[in-house]
Amino acid sequence: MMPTITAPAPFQELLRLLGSDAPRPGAPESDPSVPLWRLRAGAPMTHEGMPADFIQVVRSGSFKCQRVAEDGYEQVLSFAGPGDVLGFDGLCRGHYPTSAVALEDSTVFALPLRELDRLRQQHPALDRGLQQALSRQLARAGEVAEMMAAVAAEVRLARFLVWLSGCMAARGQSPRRLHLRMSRRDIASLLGVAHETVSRSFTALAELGLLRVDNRDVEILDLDGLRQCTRSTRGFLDSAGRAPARPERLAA
Amino acid sequence: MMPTITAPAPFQELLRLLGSDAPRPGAPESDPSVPLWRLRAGAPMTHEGMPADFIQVVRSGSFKCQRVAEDGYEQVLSFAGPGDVLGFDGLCRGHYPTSAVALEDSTVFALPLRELDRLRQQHPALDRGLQQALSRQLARAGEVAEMMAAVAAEVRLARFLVWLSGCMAARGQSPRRLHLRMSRRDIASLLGVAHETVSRSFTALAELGLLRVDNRDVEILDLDGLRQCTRSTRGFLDSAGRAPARPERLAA
DNA sequence: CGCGCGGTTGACAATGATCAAAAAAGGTGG
DNA sequence: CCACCTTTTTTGATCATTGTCAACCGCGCG
Repeated sequence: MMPTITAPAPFQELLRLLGSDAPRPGAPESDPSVPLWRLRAGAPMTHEGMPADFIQVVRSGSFKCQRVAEDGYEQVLSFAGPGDVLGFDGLCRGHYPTSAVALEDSTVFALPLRELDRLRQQHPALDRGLQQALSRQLARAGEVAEMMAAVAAEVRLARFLVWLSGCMAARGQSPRRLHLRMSRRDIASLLGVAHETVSRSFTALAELGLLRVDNRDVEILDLDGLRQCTRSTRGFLDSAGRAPARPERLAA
Repeated sequence: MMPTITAPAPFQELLRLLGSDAPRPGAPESDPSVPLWRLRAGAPMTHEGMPADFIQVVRSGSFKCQRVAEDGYEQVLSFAGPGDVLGFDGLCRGHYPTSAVALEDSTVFALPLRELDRLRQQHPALDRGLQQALSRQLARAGEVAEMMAAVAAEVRLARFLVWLSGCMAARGQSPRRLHLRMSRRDIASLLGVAHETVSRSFTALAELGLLRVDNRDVEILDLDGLRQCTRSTRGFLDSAGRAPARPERLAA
């Protein structure tokens, strides 16, 4: 593979990343050596259609997973951050169905598929952690579907931002200050709208006083209000909760 | 849980369902007993928010997975058939994030989460099969995203039908004769469009000579043509392949 | 310095959501 | 078996959200 291989990294850290909080009693001496890959921003980690030899666990940085159509259109399927498992979808067919591209300088633990079964058998904590992580991935897939399913573009973007905010919170960081690692085009692709529409939706949410947007820096001013937007399944008006009030486009 | 519990079913069948084709040498005497659930059409198997005690492997029939918004809107996230694993997304948080509803009379193998780790350790074939199935589920999530991402409604429906056709083929059944177990509304929800639009898209594809539609019976007349539609990421016109020609709406 | 890329904004056409209504299918009870 | 109801599906008409084309700006990089 392309990525630079560096010295093995602490097995403990891998377990912690996977959420297998249980501090195992086992001897740390028996920890296996897991290759650590370092990727530069923009570098492809896995390539669609290539034989799947590894699964990767993101240690730092972030990735976008995508499939590119024959006409060159890049369909972004998900974004991944620390603790997320990548490449597992390649296990069933033997080759990766999606590409993963680093959005910033990143590091991943690379688990060779050949040794995966053995590793899991010998290290139950790793096995449990992996199952947990896979469960999370599956649950996330549903969340992605929910983002894309919303009718109004502003709602899709709001759901995306709330989701990102949740990721930040889960990682112990501020859920209000978001630093987007991906382009508008990538967001647009994930949400299934034109990139111009994403841009417009950002300004729309900002004009509602929910956000402050400075290029890829987004500050969430009203997280609850944003969650309100999130809820509207049909139009923008919310039948259930209090109406967040139509944007009143162009209202000064 | 609600479902009727019947006598345990052959462990072998479960393994075969999961695609663990490898005929294991082990003694069939040691096969564990796995509960088999029987569900009537329309019966909910798992309910959103309920504690996750089991994962289920569909043996026969089909299901829809959905989340219902507080305003009552049902967002369908995926459809599942024989060999698919349900409920695994509940493992990470301890409760099901989605509901699964039987679309017809169905049966599932129910694996208690409490015993899952032990079962997997004692039966490597089961473990491998489960990982395979989970990998498939993950890959499928990407496919669902691709369906929803298409701009034109006809393209979304075409992708859905091609996907269904693939499911049929993978099961050794005719890839041309589809018997839809789900309502137009369910399809619409999955694809992220209004159910009226699904109806219109069906007639549009039929008028293109690609389908023959009789209520929930769909016959694919031109699978290659349908795949052509599938490819168009932007509008309907295909830049790459030969243009499938705009529907020429209303052209007699 | 010029170029390309990412982002924003405007204008316009159109796809599809919504409202409305009717036809068709399925289920229930007499 | 039929009447009656509900649900599902289809079709029509209207309007607006959004895709598309286009221009512009700011920034980083060669």
